Amino acid sequence: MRWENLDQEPCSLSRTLSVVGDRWTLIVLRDCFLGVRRFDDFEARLGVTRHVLADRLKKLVNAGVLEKRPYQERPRREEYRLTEKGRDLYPVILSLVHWGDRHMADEAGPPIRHRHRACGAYTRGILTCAECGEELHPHDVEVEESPAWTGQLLPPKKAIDR
Amino acid sequence: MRWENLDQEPCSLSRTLSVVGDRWTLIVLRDCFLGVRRFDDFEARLGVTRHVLADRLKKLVNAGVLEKRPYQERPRREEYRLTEKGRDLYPVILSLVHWGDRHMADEAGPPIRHRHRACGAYTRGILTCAECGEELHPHDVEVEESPAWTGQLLPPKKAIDR
DNA sequence: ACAGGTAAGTTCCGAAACAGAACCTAGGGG
DNA sequence: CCCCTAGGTTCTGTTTCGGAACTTACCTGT
Repeated sequence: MRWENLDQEPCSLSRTLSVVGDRWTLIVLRDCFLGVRRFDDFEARLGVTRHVLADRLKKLVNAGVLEKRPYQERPRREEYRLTEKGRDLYPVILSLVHWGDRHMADEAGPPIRHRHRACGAYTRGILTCAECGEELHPHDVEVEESPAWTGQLLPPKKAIDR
Repeated sequence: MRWENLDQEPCSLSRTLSVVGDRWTLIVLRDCFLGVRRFDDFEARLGVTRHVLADRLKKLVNAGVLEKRPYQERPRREEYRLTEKGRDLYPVILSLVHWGDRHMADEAGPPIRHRHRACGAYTRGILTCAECGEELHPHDVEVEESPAWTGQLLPPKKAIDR
């Protein structure tokens, strides 16, 4: 399979990665959540080449994750802002950050702390069940085909049974 | 900057992506959480070339996310299993899946449902504050440099202020 | 009028990564 | 002896990436 067909797969994870699974894309989005909006600011902070940055921004705009908005005319300049679809990626970003905090930090510890305004505490995000509020762990969650897709998905059962 | 130096960056997200930010790596991990353990099963389900699959599995083992375990001798065969470090990526996977369910599904809806054994409901994971239990949104979270890193991080302030 | 600066890209080239297919290794089964 | 299985490695051509220079369309100062 080629990477460019990933958005056709019957798998929400593959489809998500067809948008944000490229090299640099999630790092661009990290900076969006930090308030960066302009081309040259992205470039200065990211260390990515202008070529790749232009490509990633264009793809994110086409995917509806960012939108381009003029902030001045003559000369026309535009900035990039998260759409609601983009802001919905926040749990993804925060989960990735938290894993890095826990498993990839060096002696100095994680570089960034997150304070939750509502309760005032330094916090981390945890994944909880939208129905009962308990924390979700892999073995508490049973995966099943949704009825509309029955029989069209590749079952991993052979692998699980043995 | 080159992609290979990403694990040195003072940013937990970059460091996480140095492990799982490659093309295909998160899709390999999706299958790990579905119970797939063997080389040929990954290949059949993923549609990735054997070359790339071998490379990703090796990198994940080196990163401590998967471990290789013999399941028979003569001929020796080994399977890949998630370590605890790997299982800690569950929130990342589930957040990506949920975003795809919401924003990338077609008319048939999302292909997979998740049932939470503890409460019996079909559920989704939401990101909540580990301290107060409220759902976390981008604007409720204030980012600050941790004391050990003060002054060593690139501030996005110029971008935020204007 | 002209030099230099700014913001947001685009173009060009060599290096690295990827896709597809064939090949290899160490055994087992008929 | 031939074919099969599991888990890879090698080979070849196409894409994508990294680094640097160039472009466009204005603005500012002299």
